[in-house]
Amino acid sequence: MADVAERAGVSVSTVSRTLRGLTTVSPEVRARVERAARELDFAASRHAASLVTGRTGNVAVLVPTLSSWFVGAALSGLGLVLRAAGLELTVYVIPDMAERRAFFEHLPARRNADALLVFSFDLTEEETRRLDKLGMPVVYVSQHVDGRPSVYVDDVAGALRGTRHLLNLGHRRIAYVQTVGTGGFSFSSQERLVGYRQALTEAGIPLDEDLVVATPAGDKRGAAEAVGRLLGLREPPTAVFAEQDEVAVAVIWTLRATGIEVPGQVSVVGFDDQPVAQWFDLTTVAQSPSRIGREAGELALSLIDDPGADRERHLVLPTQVIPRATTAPPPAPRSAPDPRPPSP
Amino acid sequence: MADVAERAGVSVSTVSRTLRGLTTVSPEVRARVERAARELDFAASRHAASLVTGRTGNVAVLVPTLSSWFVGAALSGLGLVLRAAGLELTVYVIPDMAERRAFFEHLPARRNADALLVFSFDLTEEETRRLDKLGMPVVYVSQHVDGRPSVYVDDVAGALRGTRHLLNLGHRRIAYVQTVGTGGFSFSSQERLVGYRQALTEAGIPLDEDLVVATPAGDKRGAAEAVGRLLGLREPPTAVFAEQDEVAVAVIWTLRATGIEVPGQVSVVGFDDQPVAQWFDLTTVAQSPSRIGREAGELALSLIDDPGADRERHLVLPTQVIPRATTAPPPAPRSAPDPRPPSP
DNA sequence: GTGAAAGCGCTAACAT
DNA sequence: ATGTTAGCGCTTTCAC
Repeated sequence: MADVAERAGVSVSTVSRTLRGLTTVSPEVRARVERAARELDFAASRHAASLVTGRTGNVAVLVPTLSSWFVGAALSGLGLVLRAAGLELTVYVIPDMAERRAFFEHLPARRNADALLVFSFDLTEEETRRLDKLGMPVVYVSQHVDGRPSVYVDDVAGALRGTRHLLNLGHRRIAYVQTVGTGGFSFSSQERLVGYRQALTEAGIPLDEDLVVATPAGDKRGAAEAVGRLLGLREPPTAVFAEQDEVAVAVIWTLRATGIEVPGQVSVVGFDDQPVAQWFDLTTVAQSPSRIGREAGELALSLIDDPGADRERHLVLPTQVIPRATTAPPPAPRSAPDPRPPSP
Repeated sequence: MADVAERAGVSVSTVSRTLRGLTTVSPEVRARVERAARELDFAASRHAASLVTGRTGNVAVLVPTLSSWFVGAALSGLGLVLRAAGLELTVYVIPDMAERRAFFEHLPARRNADALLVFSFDLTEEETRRLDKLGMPVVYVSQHVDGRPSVYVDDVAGALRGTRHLLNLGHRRIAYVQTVGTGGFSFSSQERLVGYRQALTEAGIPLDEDLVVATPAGDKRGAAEAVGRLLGLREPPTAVFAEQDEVAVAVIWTLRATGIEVPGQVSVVGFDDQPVAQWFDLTTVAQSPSRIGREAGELALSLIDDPGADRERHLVLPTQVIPRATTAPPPAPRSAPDPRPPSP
């Protein structure tokens, strides 16, 4: 910066003021400085600036993975907002418990970001308290944490309405396929199960725990076992609500491989509206992770500007049922329990 | 840090030395300092440190998107390596031309990272030269740039062997479906086309430009049009080599929706081995983006330590043909051209 | 509107 | 083995 100052024949203060766009610089001097900066190919060091301003110009995010449709889209949306505000994005990927412990032990983001966004983790009380002491705004994304700013989709309402769609078609035996061990997304998982149960209850259908099965996400083998358990019931389901599109697709694949028609014999509803849902013409409950990312970004920005405001703000985003080609009325007025009814 | 020093009854230098794990600290003092630091919940500011060391402790990556299997997996792999080395990851997402221009105009990474990894962009000469002047190691990922360190998969060989697999099954009319406008991945696209042509040439099959069609990635509508063009040929293909799994899946979907059996009447090969390839039992050419990310990270680290070394190192990673259920010998000794042969 | 000078929180000589 | 001191490159008073 001293070089630029010398070349422009002004002081470093003036260069600083000019480059930050402050108004108190005469047009003539401004032009000289800008030319000098361009000629010297100069860019100010954020680090030196942050040392004195206390701002880092950086937002940190904590994510369980980057190989996920949800996280990818959410971070893209977030990136958009941050870039517009001149902030950069530091990503901490915490794939396992060891890394997670290390992160909360050292809190490497501590003085190196202006805000932290925590994605999809089911945090312990202690971890949350640790983040409270971080000295920067923390926004919880895709989860709700009492008394802290959170942004998430209304999973309960989404699952409720997705299940209602099946009920409205006439289904009475509706299974729920949930995922396990997906490293950090258990929060939405539980909420969606709640919505599913709520829909059945309001329709006066007793809950049958045999209809709730689990599978590892995106695993064809696991999905096959889960579907197998459902098909082996005395009264198998005529519809399946899957916690995510990936699971829905695996279920459909398994059913069709067995010669069971979707939606002819079994209807399937997913959750997410990932690209794969389009390929399969999957009826699903759509959410917009990119919007979540944007909203979380805006919230973080406002918290950076005014740490007092909105401390407890919870932003609940809507979902939308998208009817496509994997749902239809159940095959026939149910007769005797028979897992393989005669084809039409 | 001064607080910690006071509390431990030592100088700031000693605190600094202790916290950085230097050896020249007596065990007794070290213990005192560490306790004080823990009690005060102290973490050193990277920014202040970087100001004097010249190192930022930060690696920047430039990616066209985060909503992509390839990028997500590659960054996960990269993150692993960086974390192990105590470095952080700053992500610049450049989704469009305006953002791209802005990035190269200001080069915000300039003094704020120790190295830059550029993913999958088809850079202009000028952009490359601009990066040369960045004053930090730049590693090109998923593309080759002459005279600069690059890490990429052998797309040509992959497509060559994938196409050979079809040839070996007896196919002679093999189409190539490429993607367009996917914002930055055109590099691999071109290379794979080269491999496809090479395979046909070495098998003595003349190239037929009618068999090379394009579609927007992951778009069912576009894929339908591309497939339509192929089915409308006087002599339609018996096999399709798709540039990516997503396209392969869209092609399969379209074919099956039309009543054309895969692989009974048309074989399909993809490229990537994404999760979706498993759901569809898709024969594909596998690559490992997570390995690419790791290798690129290692290369960047070595370049940071010794900017002179390996300046021109090109790391070419292998691919692997994975035969699954979407390839089979062509239907029959070809008779009269008929897009819809009678079903068996 | 512009310049001079005092730090921000660290690390790296240099002393001791 | 530990302390002292001089900056790193900026921003921000405070003068003018």
